[in-house]
Amino acid sequence: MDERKKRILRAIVQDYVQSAEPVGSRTLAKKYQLGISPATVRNEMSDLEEEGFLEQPHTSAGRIPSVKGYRFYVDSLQPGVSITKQDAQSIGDLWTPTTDMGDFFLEVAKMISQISHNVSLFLAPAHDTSVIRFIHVLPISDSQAVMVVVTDVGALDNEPMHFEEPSRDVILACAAHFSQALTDISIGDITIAFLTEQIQALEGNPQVYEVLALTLYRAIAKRKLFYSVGATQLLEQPEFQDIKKVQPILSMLEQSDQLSQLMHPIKSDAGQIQISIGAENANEELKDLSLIQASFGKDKQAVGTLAVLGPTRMEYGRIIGILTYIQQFITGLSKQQTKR
Amino acid sequence: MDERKKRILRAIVQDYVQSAEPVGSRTLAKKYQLGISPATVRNEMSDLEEEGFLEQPHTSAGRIPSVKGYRFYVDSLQPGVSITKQDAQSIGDLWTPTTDMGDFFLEVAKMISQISHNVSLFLAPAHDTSVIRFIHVLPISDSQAVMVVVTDVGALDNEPMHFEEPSRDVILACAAHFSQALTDISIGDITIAFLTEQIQALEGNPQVYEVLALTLYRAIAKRKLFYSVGATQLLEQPEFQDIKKVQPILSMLEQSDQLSQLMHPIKSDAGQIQISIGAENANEELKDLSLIQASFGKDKQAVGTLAVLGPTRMEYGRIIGILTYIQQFITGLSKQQTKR
DNA sequence: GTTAGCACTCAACACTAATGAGTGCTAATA
DNA sequence: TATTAGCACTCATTAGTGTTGAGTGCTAAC
Repeated sequence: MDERKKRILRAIVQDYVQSAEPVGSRTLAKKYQLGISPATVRNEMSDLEEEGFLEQPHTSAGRIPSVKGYRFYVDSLQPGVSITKQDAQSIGDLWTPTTDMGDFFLEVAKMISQISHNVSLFLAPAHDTSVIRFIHVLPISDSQAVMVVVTDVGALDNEPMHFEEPSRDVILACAAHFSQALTDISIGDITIAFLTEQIQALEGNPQVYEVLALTLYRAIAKRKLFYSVGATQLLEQPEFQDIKKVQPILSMLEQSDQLSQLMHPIKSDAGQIQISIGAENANEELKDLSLIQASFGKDKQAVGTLAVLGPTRMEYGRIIGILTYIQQFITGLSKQQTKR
Repeated sequence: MDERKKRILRAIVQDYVQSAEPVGSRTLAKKYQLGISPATVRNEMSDLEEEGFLEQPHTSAGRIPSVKGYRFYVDSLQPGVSITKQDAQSIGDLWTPTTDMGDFFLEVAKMISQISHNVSLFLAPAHDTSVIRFIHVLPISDSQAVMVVVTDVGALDNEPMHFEEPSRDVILACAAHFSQALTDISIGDITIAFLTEQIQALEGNPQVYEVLALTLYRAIAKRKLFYSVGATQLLEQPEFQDIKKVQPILSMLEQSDQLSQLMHPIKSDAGQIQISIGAENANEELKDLSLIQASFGKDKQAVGTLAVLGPTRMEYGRIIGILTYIQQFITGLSKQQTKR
């Protein structure tokens, strides 16, 4: 593809991203000072359409970028990724030394969503590979207790449990055995079948073990891995003025399981940013949306994956810039901490 | 108001709730076999409008109930509140003896939202009155630990913390003092100022106490009190086909703080069901919506408040029926358990 | 007090230009 | 040979214009 075609395609993508209206030859030639007449632009556009970079909503309309067009833009035409001072500032402001990482990401997600009118998604690192360090049972009353599961990367949420008969001593003794049996087991390996097998081998009150096993299972199932922020921002986008178009997307966002699977496959090569545009997403519902995702690590440990979901007509450069900046920011934090 | 007017008003509300179209005199006379001619119905409707029970979208349209009309219907015209077998069944199916109360409410909320195309809201009881039983610190590594706060009604979520220097023994000793100092303090009384004061009086490493205090404060601030389910269901409602109308509502649902305040004022007189219709809600955003809320208790202890939010044109009877049924259901559970 | 009859209102719908942004093609031009 | 001016053509969008039909209010008769 020659230089002129590239310039035209770049201009079309940028104009369309900004205006959401199909771009015509006259506007293009004038606004972007291409130094050629609209007629020439038309010829070039016709070529670009033939090659699949552009699409025409109907005969007498301007052109809009196709998925292939966006892809080419993102891969080859993008001006150097940078971040505006304002955006950087907004992010910096969200961080104070006492901020919890999770909260920080929530705030960042909110911010991105707001400034870009897209949805932000966050996926905590899959704990499946994390390993049980120990399991602690804290009695609250004669019949109640709380289970705390500590793994190598932190702790799962508390899970309450309820015992019928046995004394506190019996329960604590069983809990100790239980904990020992499961130490160093990775979370991903824990199934009902596995637990059943394990507790059969243990000495003590089987009923207590059953409660313990069920509680552990509940605790694992429960940990919250995923959230999405700013779904309503999509309603600001001109392409989603029609309820029929937004509805399935919003419904999907409510059922987080589907979406979190989309993000799951990322192998956290921190520094990498993955972009899937429109139909490139396997999921049919996402055919008009693009997903940009980045994974973050601190002290060589995954902190999570942040993604931005919006219409294919998206400010790729800006979002990529912001995500890259956050990656550097977190790496920076990590270094700072080790230095101290 | 005479009997005939009541019958007419009741018919109008029921028809409008079902069809979402203004109700005309002819339809009314025919469909509800009032035994009088459309002309007479018109006269009565005219009276009802004058008295403020009905409204007319425009001159040549049928009538729709006003807020006052709905209010009168709910208070005086409602046929005996009952629940269909199907609805009761659906609820019963969600409960198994091992179900966690919180999960149960989440499932119930989902169900109600789905069958009624409204939003369900859930507010966990304010823990402000609950009292700290003890605080346990579990060391994970030399620099990390997890705090578990146990109250009289259960436990707050774990909160991780990070220490710089002191040894495990020092930390545990401090934690023990800290726990003792705060035992029997109610959650609502804990402020930064209060904590600062408390830890100053304690012997040991002040830095450790500071971390402990901050962590406790985080844990308290974090507990999730409120969620809403099924926001997208509103998009099914004919009155919300226009993006402009839904958008502010959906945004509001995303910012849960505002809404949870609306629900807060309920003093859990279990058995009572509160209904606020349209403009009766103080909040301007809710002028086209009605809120039906019910509080639940088990073993004389509040379990939470469930609410249904939807257009004023709402199946009041059905929702009230369902909520009443759930109240009975939970009371039933509670009795069953004490018997055992 | 009730009802039939009739004139009137008004949203919704279908139909018909008129407009204008945009294209593709052709022939002239540098 | 690449570029461009010119022109016919397309088609979504908008405004304007009946037409329809559901519904009302009023009056006079029952």
